[in-house]
Amino acid sequence: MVRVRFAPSPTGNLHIGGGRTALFNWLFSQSQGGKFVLRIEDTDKERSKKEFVDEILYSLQWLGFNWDEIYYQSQRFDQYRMYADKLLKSGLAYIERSPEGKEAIIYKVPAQKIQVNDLIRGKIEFESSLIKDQVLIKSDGTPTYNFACVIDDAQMNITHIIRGDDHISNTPKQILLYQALGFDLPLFAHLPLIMGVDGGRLSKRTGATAISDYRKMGYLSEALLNYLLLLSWAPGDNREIITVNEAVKLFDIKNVNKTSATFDIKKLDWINNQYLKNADPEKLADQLVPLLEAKGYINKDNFDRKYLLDLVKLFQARLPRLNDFVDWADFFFLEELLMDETAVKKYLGQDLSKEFGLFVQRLDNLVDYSVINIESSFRELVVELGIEAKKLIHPIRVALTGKTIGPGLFELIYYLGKERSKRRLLKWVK
RNA sequence: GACCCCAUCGUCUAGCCUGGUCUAGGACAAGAGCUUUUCAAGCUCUCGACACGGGUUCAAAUCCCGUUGGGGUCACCA
Repeated sequence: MVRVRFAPSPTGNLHIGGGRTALFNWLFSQSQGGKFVLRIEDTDKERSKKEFVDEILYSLQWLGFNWDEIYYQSQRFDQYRMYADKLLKSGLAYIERSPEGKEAIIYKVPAQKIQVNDLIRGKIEFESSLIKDQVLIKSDGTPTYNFACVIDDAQMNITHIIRGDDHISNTPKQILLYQALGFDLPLFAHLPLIMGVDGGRLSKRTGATAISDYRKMGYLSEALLNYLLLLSWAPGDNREIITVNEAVKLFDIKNVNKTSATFDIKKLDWINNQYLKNADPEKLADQLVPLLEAKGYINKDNFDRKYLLDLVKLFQARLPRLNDFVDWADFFFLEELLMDETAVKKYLGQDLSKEFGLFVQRLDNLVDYSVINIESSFRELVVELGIEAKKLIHPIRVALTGKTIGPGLFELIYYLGKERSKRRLLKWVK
């Protein structure tokens, strides 16, 4: 039975790298019909925070990873102590007293060659004489990372340890402990790291790092997962859009790349748009409601949901991030438009009183106010005036929305409604 | 610095294991154009890479060695 674990430390939010590690662990466990164990590594009492635990759990759920078991290292201190004593008794560890009289338990590292057979990288060799003696239990009584990690992985019967590249150098230290304690060795797989655009580690300097930041920016979890998937693995048939569930069927850990990848938000935007255009408008509307309410655009207890759904459908194919809807569609909610000044200068600098006036008249005369009728009445007007359609379309768009870009004009006029459209156009009629 | 990992377009990658089908394929980005209406959507096209040097071989992006470059780790942090 395959058992993997994801072991975050609650000293911060779940970040992109952590989410990616969780993804590959989850993917592997699903593809093998195994179990996905979550272990909270909260041995550092100073830095570990309950709020981070909550945040991590929430983000994992948002990504869609459900764990089969969950453990907290802070509740297992007796285990670490017990095994440390065992090593002490067998003479493989010794006690070191600090000047203040506090005792730490140290593992005496034997000189030997250590070989790791990494599932992704192949053989990696280390010389343990280069590793200094390892602290097992710190003088404050808490276990060190490598020690707690080994005991937990062994006791929780973890079969495959899938983690970031940055742990490669911990691996020989841990293997030594497995041997000292007589535990069976798990299999290791080290994932390449995700880098920031500056080539270094992904940091806040080079962009958002927390999974929750991406959620708040309006990325769909499916899109983020799809992107993360592509960062070190490929389905192999030039496919870019693939859900995690489809990936489960094709996934083989041997095909994971060895090279570190740069996080490119432009591609994430593109993938997000791909998902957005096929997303259920109902779900998008649900996510939009709190954002629109925060802007004061709607009252969540009293708004026209059917209308919002229409607007979502109008925009969803062109949004890179769901949250862009709030700004891009603001003119549907604002009475006082936010005008793009350069657009006003460019398209409304001339007097269009006659043209706008005539169009308002035509809109007014429409008995059936439909997209088709709006368009044909506009086309007729343009022919009558003997001008190019676009000479009038752009100014009208700016007058109605304050912007030069957006959905098709006639749909805009339809969804804006006759009265609002007339009012906005009349503002420019002298 | 020591140890370890890595090396295909600007970015993500396919190909590498099992050398020839690779004048290296796709996607994002960028640039150009099309779309009797914008673009941030759609369509078309263009630009653009096997880090370098040695080997092995009839043949190397693919195998081996070295160099260079990048990254990671060297805590009583995880």
